[in-house]
Amino acid sequence: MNTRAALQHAERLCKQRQARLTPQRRRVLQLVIEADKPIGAYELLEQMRDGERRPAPPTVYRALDFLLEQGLIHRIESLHAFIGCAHAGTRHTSQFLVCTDCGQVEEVCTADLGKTLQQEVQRSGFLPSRPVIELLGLCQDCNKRTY
Amino acid sequence: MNTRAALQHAERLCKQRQARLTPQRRRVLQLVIEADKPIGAYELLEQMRDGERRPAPPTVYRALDFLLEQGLIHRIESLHAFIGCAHAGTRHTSQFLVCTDCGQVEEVCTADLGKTLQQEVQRSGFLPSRPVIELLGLCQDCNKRTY
DNA sequence: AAGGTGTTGTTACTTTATAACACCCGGGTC
DNA sequence: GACCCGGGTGTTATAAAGTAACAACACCTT
Ligand SMILES: [Zn+2]
Ligand SMILES: [Zn+2]
Ligand SMILES: [Zn+2]
Ligand SMILES: [Zn+2]
Repeated sequence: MNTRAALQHAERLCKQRQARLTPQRRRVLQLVIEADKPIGAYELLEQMRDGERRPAPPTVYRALDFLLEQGLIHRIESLHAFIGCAHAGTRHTSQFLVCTDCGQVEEVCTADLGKTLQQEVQRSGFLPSRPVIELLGLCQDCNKRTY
Repeated sequence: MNTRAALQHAERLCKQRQARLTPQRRRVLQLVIEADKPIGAYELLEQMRDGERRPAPPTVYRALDFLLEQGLIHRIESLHAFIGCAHAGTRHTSQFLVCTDCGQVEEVCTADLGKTLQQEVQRSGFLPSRPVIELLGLCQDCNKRTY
């Protein structure tokens, strides 16, 4: 999905939910999507720089909080960075394949994995709310390049 | 496993591997184990305080790096904290059930989950090195208490 | 107009983590 | 012993990531 389509999709979703995708929030979303890989909050701030002036951290963190709540982006815990959601608007539990070499991250949804987790969780009485599943390693390209 | 046994186990392992579990590293390991829940680097530093003097951050981070390398502790990414490994010395891929209410964390090893991940990974050509699997939610006790 | 709610701007600060350099100690080598 | 070398430690300073608190504003409702 290209940037334009993703943004339009986001706008539709927010309209449906009566959530306000303000210009500022939209801009942050656009930057995250265009980065096409995990991008940190301070990197976003740099890209939002206007001449001498750079917005203060809360500006971007508030936008990111909104986008996270709306499920338009994900946070990659092991990288302290954010990435556009590949399935915005759908209920999904995703896993992230994080390449430690090139930095690329792929969002995958393995149904079986969700089921297995549910089973484990039911057995132990744990009630999950937010799963964090990240696999650090080498993507196919970087793996090939190693030979 | 109690603290004393865990420390003895750690010493045996390091001896086998010719890794140096120095007094300082041992002390940090002891503090992590005794905490019995995730503990942050700066919290450890406070506990290492000797009168007025508190060690500088690199002191504890270096010890933590060693303990991580030796597989004696785990890092909980979503908490920026560290916890003793419940299966030190064994090859294992573990998942962490993180209670967002009481802060307790349980380390579980679900074999099926490891298999499912391997399958997914093989399909996509991704070569995993470090899995980060954390389930945030409510532990059994806190869940019951909610009613 | 008055009040309420939500968004933004701004300052200051906290928490988490690392770079860089000096020092020391132990083991081998000459 | 003198020398070197490597790993571990102490120390200072700094980077990177995230938040509290308050003021200003915009928009909507009454
Ligand atoms: Zn997603
Ligand atoms: Zn790669
Ligand atoms: Zn473990
Ligand atoms: Zn709990």
